Amino acid sequence: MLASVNASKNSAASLICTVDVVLLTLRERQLELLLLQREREPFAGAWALPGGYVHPQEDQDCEDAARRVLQHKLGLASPYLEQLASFSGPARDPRGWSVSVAYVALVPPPSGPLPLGQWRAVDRLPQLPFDHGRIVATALERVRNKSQYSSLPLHLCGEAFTLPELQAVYETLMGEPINPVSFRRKMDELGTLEPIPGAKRADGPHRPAQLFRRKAGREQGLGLLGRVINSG
Amino acid sequence: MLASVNASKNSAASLICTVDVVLLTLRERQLELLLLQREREPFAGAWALPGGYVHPQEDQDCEDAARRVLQHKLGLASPYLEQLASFSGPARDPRGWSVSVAYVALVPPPSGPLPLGQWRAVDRLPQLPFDHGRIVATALERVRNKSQYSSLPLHLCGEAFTLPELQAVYETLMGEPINPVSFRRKMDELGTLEPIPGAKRADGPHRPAQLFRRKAGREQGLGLLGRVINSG
DNA sequence: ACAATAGTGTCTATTAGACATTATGTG
DNA sequence: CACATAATGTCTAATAGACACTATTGT
Repeated sequence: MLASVNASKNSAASLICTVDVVLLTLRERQLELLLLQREREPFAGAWALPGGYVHPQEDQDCEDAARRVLQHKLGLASPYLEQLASFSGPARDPRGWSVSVAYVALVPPPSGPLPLGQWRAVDRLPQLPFDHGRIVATALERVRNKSQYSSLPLHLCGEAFTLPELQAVYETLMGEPINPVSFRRKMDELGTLEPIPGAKRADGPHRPAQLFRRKAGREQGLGLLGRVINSG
Repeated sequence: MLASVNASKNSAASLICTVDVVLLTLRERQLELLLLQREREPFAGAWALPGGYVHPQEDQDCEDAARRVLQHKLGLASPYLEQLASFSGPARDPRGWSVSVAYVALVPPPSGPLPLGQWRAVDRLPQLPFDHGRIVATALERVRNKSQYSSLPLHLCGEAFTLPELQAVYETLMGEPINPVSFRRKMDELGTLEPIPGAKRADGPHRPAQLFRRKAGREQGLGLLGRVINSG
């Protein structure tokens, strides 16, 4: 095509373009991320972020490539996915100068164990190949920061959840306890949640909690707060 | 090299990788961005964002490429620069499937007119080629949002500035008036500014304002606020 | 009935905005 | 000295946190 003609003379010809996904979930008050064992060189056998080459023939854009990776390698259909940042340079991949467009994906705690891959607590990760350590650090910073003023953590919950459960999610992400009265006020302010009529969840010998869900039409995207959620 | 061998069989061989920079400044309470007239096809002659191919031989990463573009095409040495996002797909560039890593750069209002390029008010832009319109929209959203809780707007001011001047910058970015008492409290809270002893600036028949500068060691990076700046 | 957590009402503390007052330059 | 804007003090309003109290389940 046209591309190679112009590109080659500008030294843009041989350059690797990949996507990497930091897939996060939250189980038992622990943030976990999914690692896959690499099948090929470089770093064959090492545990790394799910990722792969962009396929210009089939992908409409890099996000598409990230979704394809999640679908084909993990069977995940439509998780929450947002672009994180791009990482580039001559040394991050031993195959040569590369650009990786990194994404963050959030899923509710999987019921069964995934066929492939391994969930690892984010604060007990092995050494990661490439610059995946840096990508993960950037992702955690983003997710923790965005938890302060948005409904992002909702995407770590299933369809239905109680407010105490959701508060625990926020607390885990922010690393600090939240005042429950204030938390309820904030969730109300978000305007994203509605109680499921009649549905409650009990998890012990005490009053059961009201179940909530995202309001219709607010499943995607994020609700935003005018002010941050304060700890305390 | 190694790259092309592995890359080609994964259909990652012919893919265009560029950087684009949304270079912003603020003059007379107007946010302006720099457009360059394209010298080559595609869209030769059109006004577009400064940008260019990534040069794997010389660039250490995409940020480096963006700095090179600013330096070579505009003579800008070390403006504030942050990665915005990547834009990709088969149709955004007629040469073929492409990834552009976009950056936002902020500079104080240039004293002389730049030799090349044209400053345009961001709310009166021409139709832009490629997906530059979308990139600009994303950049403006980012800059406006970050102005609410960080010292980002400082990078649109020169070395020395008064608090009323800085407040005007914030107000232009946020599009709303700010309470001056509250603004001073916030700037104090940022901890990034210090008064320049004895230096004042008068711009009329009235009390002159104290000049401030960034504290030593805080020229780079951003100060962050615990809460947003409210309008009013 | 009791234990335990859900959920609410309300008081106090903190933070933000309004407004008055003082400060300090120019014409 | 009048005027205009800078800068600050202080009162009021809005928002957040603490804490007590009521609600509702399982055992």
